[in-house]
Amino acid sequence: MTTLKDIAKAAGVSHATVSRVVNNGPKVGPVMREKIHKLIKEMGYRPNANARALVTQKSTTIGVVIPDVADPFFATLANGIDKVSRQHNMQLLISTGKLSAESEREAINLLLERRCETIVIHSKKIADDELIELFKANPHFVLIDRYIAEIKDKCVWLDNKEGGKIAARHLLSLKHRQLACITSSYEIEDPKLRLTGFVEELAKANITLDSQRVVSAEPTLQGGEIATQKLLASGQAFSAIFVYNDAMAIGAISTLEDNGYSVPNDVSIIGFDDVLLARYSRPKLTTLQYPIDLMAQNAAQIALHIGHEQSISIDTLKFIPQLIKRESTSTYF
Amino acid sequence: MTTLKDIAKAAGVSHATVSRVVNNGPKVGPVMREKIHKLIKEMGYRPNANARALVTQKSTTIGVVIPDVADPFFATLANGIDKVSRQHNMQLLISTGKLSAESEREAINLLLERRCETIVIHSKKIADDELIELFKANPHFVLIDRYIAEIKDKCVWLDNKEGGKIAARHLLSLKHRQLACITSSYEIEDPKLRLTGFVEELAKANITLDSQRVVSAEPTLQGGEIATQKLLASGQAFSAIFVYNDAMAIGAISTLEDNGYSVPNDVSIIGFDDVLLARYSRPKLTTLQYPIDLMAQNAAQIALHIGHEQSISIDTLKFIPQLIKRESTSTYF
DNA sequence: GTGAAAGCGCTAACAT
DNA sequence: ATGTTAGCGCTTTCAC
Repeated sequence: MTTLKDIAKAAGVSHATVSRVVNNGPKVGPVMREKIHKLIKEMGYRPNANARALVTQKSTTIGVVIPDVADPFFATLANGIDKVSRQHNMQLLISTGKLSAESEREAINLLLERRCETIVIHSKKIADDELIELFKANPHFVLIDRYIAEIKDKCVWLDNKEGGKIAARHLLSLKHRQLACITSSYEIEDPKLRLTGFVEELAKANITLDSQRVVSAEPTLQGGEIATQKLLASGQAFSAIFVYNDAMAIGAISTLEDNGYSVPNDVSIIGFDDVLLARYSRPKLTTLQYPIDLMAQNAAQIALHIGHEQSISIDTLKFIPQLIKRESTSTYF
Repeated sequence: MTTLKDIAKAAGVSHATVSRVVNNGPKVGPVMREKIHKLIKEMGYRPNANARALVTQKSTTIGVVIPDVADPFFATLANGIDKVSRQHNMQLLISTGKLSAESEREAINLLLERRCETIVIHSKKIADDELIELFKANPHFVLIDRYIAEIKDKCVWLDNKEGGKIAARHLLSLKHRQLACITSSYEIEDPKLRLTGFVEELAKANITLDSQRVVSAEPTLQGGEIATQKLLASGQAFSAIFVYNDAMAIGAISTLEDNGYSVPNDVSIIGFDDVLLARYSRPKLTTLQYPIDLMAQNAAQIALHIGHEQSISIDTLKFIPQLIKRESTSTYF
């Protein structure tokens, strides 16, 4: 690869001069500047980002830790970060940490070795304490989809509990009284919080959700099918189901219809996330919108600005899911 | 950040020795090795990947150029590359090149500046000639989803034309004779190739597809709806539609049913790609499988191995879409 | 088994 | 307006 020195030699100047024109620095004569530009083009010179990062002590890379690139939810998250990154001439370095503390740690470490000081982390498995320590040491870290009080000014999060409440209120307003819940079997906080919110709100209406009516499975389409089969097999009666996410909800609809139940005529279904799928499904899915794209953009902005002028108001860090009423829920008769 | 020198000072040795233990090099006494390991842990040392890349002249990064991270198709592509990358201890650097020659070029350049010699490129807009030149200069580049004869050993591609033929054969075998086609308005080769294959195969059965029966729109759900409306408005009769992709196909089904046509009873629909959506649409979508995950893994493998031992057989680089028969097509009566 | 020294490609302070 | 120099953090010969 062509280097600064090569260009310098060809131009008959020192490499410092070439560096100046590459960086649009001052103190270079217009003639020389022109000549060097020409040479750079001819010889196909590209600055070495590694060398640059080494000497300037800053990288033009923003790191992202997510469990999986293929999952539409995380893909959207990454895309949100990408959008604001390119505005700041930063590039995305994705490090996948498959839902285990060990691999999340590993993913962060790899990013740290790359010296990308700016990192947006989606971590569900690393313990609070460890994360707190990590964030104290790295001022440009931002945590997304998780709230830890001690570092709350670095957390961009969704109020899952409130989401559960909103779902409950919606179903109650449609006169449903026999409710069921399909939740995720993953050992993370989100399903618990959503369920808690749901149950609390039902309690206000004097409805208790007995444990027989709560089934769990993997948070996937297949998981939704399996969970629904379990629910059906249990013989419980229900007119509406609050489902952990859209993928499971669509699996649930599929199984329900295969068993002769019509959605929403016989059973109302409400999902969570509002992924693309929700709009494409038939019936179109009523769900709670998880504004992950917006949240990711927000997180990136905070990560890039922290330490700079702006002070961020905590209010902008907490997001509330919004009810998207479509076709999968209807009034109970 | 702690550096090699810091560790060296603390251990009372030269930084060369520390470097040796970090890299598991030979010629270090077991006592010293142990002591240094301890120090590394205590002081939280992480090697600087930039410095390393600079001196070794190789990066541990694999670059990916795709138009968009959020699109499920490209997310799956990226994920395929990620899978094999981590097996080789390489990390994903994603550079998004939004379907314009200029931004594709820019994306590649950014990767080049990072000195990631290994790059998998999805480019639809840069001209053949330019790509050929680029690939000659960079032996570790791999082109995905596009075939250029001059660099055919670097192309991992899908036979789109054959896909069109398979679709035609399927529809013909179901006795359909009045065919229509919904294609993409994007100025790339894929839609043309699919259409060409489709038309050629019909011609063998002495069926011509007049231009009135071919409508185009954006390759999205909404595009599918719009295209279908156009088709309906044209007053043409048809019993089956070959649709550019699954998203459009689902839009088409939606519009068809809204207009009182049942799928597949009145109209058969065949899509392309076999995205997750296809399995969960109602009716479940008959489609042509685009094995992008496999193709991406393949591409990554080739990119990482080229110049090494294995010589790749060209046969493994061409993929044929596979017919996935589901519920959206049926025999014409 | 360990150290000294050179150098990867670049930026930036200091000369001239 | 341009050159000289030092050094970022590391690997890697070559000496000892």
